[in-house]
Amino acid sequence: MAESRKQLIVEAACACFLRKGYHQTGVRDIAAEAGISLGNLYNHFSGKEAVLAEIAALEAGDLAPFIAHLQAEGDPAAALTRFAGAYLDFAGRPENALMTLELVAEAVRNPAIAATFAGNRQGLLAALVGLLEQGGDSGRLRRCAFPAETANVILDLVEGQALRAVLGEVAQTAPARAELLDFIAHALQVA
Amino acid sequence: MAESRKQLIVEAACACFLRKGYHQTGVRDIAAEAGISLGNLYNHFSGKEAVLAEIAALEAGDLAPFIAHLQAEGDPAAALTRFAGAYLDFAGRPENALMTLELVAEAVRNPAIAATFAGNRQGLLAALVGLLEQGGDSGRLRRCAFPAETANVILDLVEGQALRAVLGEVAQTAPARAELLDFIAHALQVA
Amino acid sequence: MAESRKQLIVEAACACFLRKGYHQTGVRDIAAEAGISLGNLYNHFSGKEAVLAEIAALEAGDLAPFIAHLQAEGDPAAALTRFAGAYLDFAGRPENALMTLELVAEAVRNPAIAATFAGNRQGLLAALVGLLEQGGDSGRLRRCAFPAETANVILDLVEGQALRAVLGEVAQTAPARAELLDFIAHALQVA
Amino acid sequence: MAESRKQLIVEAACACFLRKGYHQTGVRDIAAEAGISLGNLYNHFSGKEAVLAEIAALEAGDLAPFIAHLQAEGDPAAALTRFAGAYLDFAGRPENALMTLELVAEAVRNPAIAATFAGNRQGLLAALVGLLEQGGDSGRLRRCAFPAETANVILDLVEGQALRAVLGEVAQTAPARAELLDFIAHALQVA
DNA sequence: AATGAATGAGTGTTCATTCAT
DNA sequence: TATGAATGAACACTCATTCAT
Repeated sequence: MAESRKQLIVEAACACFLRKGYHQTGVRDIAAEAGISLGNLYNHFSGKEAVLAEIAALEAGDLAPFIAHLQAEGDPAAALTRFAGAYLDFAGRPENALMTLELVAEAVRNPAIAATFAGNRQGLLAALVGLLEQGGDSGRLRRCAFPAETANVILDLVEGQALRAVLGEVAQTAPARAELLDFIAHALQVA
Repeated sequence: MAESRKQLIVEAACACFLRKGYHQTGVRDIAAEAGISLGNLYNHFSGKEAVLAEIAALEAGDLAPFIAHLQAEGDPAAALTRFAGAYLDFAGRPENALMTLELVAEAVRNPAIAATFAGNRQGLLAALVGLLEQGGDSGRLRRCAFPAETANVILDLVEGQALRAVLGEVAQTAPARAELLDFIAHALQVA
Repeated sequence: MAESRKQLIVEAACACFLRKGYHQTGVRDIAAEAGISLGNLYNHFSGKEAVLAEIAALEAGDLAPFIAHLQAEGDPAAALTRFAGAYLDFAGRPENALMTLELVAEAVRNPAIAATFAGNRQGLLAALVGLLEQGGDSGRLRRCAFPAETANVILDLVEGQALRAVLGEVAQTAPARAELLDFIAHALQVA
Repeated sequence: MAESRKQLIVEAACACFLRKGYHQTGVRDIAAEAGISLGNLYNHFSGKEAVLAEIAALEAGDLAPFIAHLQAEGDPAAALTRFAGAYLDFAGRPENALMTLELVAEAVRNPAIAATFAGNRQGLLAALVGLLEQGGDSGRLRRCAFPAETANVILDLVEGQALRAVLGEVAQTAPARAELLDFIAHALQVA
């Protein structure tokens, strides 16, 4: 019940933030979108910022499947390509790409958001590092000197293309997607 | 003279935007930082958004040296690595990384900013594509199916790490930098 | 039971009003201080104003002992000095001085509070007038032309110094107290 | 010019504070009363509190004549009575009595107001102490052990009656006034 | 080119109170 | 009696922009 109320507000806020941006969205916009009164919003959240923080926190749940994916058995190289493709699909959905951008921009000056955001990414990163190391150990992937940084680089690649796709800088998605996966594969393949 | 006034305002605005963010900065803040009166700012810019647009436009100038760099003669593989390193240095400076983030976030809902921003990147991209094709032709770099996308991917990589460095997600910069350049080198080296 | 609930709320309200002032105190503050729910407060009082009215009404009880004191037998001059001292002790307690100030300020625009407040004072005043007249009749005190006004003046004196003591405008209390009692004694002594 | 704008706002604020009380007055009320826009008020004052602070500061000017009065030559006893009467006339004007009450109530929790208020009173107090000491030296007034406290007591008396007159607790003003002056005279006359 | 007073819509937030449970 | 979600008007204050000087 109470949970559903918060969820309702969070979903309304997401819609608003995506449509107008965090700073351009008023608390009134969120309340109206949620169909509740302005004052009532404050019975569920301490303020506008708390709503954004909740959104950031909820991202962790969305990332969990990918982490599970990365930890599954199988050929590391194939797993890496599969992950990159799946994560690209996820991150490339406009609502995800734009909300991530909104959160990163806010994280710059909001330590709470930054911490939540970093925490979310950390889980994904750790799983990816695990895969890279396993791949290096088994000789199926090039051994990286700094797997942690390589993992970050892979996420950057995927998220970067995802964002560009949404911003309209990438015309045809299919070739771009193929090129990206190819790039990663070549970068990590054994010589 | 008039130009120097505009420049003064632009610099003040940059300082404000970096310190507080675009939306959190008031026109009053910019005028105060520039040491001019509020009303006078409107004699030089049509409004707050025009100041940001000018900042976006001025970025083109900063990118020109890198374009020249990319077009210079020499071994494409070495040129690519050199470019990546130099561009990482540039993009990794806090003022550049944060301003780029600010501009990207604004570009999402501001077509004028988006167009300027895309134009700036296009120059860099074209030069990078030229290098990739030249490398492919000469057999010094792996031939990519879609060089345009590969070029984008390289810029994403560099800019992504640059941003992470500023956000504090990258502890030691030197190994991260090495890993990044290595990643690019492996991704594009001939098999 | 019900009475104790009201009392609990009144005490919580007093604490809040003294700490933050009447207008700066929210009904939520009172409920929280009382440890009850917001809605439940309205089962016991019709609103915030009614709580203040109750506080004003309860002041009458605090004043009763002084009235009794004034009506006791004995030398009027000594009784007057004794009363002034005792009343100064009472009125000088921070909670009393500040609550009186809060009530007076509110009484200006709230007839109900004004009436209650005046009623409380009236009892004290009448007793004091009785003492002055008795003192005048017996020749132990100077006969005043308008004992009612003189009584008011005496109360003003005591309450004024009490308030000043709380506001920190009176450094040492003991000499101030002596001076005040002396002042009253001289003003009313037979020539 | 600018001064007249501030003055206009101060006068509007006075009218509002007297009519509705400080906390019940909104900044919009003040702006409307002054006939200016809401935002413009903030070009002249940093906020609502600053307006009240200015009002408190301006009180000093109103008190100056009384200080001059007290420092004039002549019989101390007569001067004292004359001062008390004149100050009673001043303090008894509704706008003065009510604004003083408003300021005292606010001073309890606002150190800035408290300091200004105390400063204003200090000037009056010092002059009054001077008169009492001069009266004591010349044998025209009873010598007080603590003239500073006696001076406070006299001001309390006058201000107390002034406030009561405004609150309607004093029916006929003339006898009350006479009684008050008589009270002071007796309290300080030589035995 | 320069000033800063002027505007009023807009901001996030708190308010006293009601009401279904 | 008790709860706390719900309401929307009210709050002090900031905003980008205009304009007379």
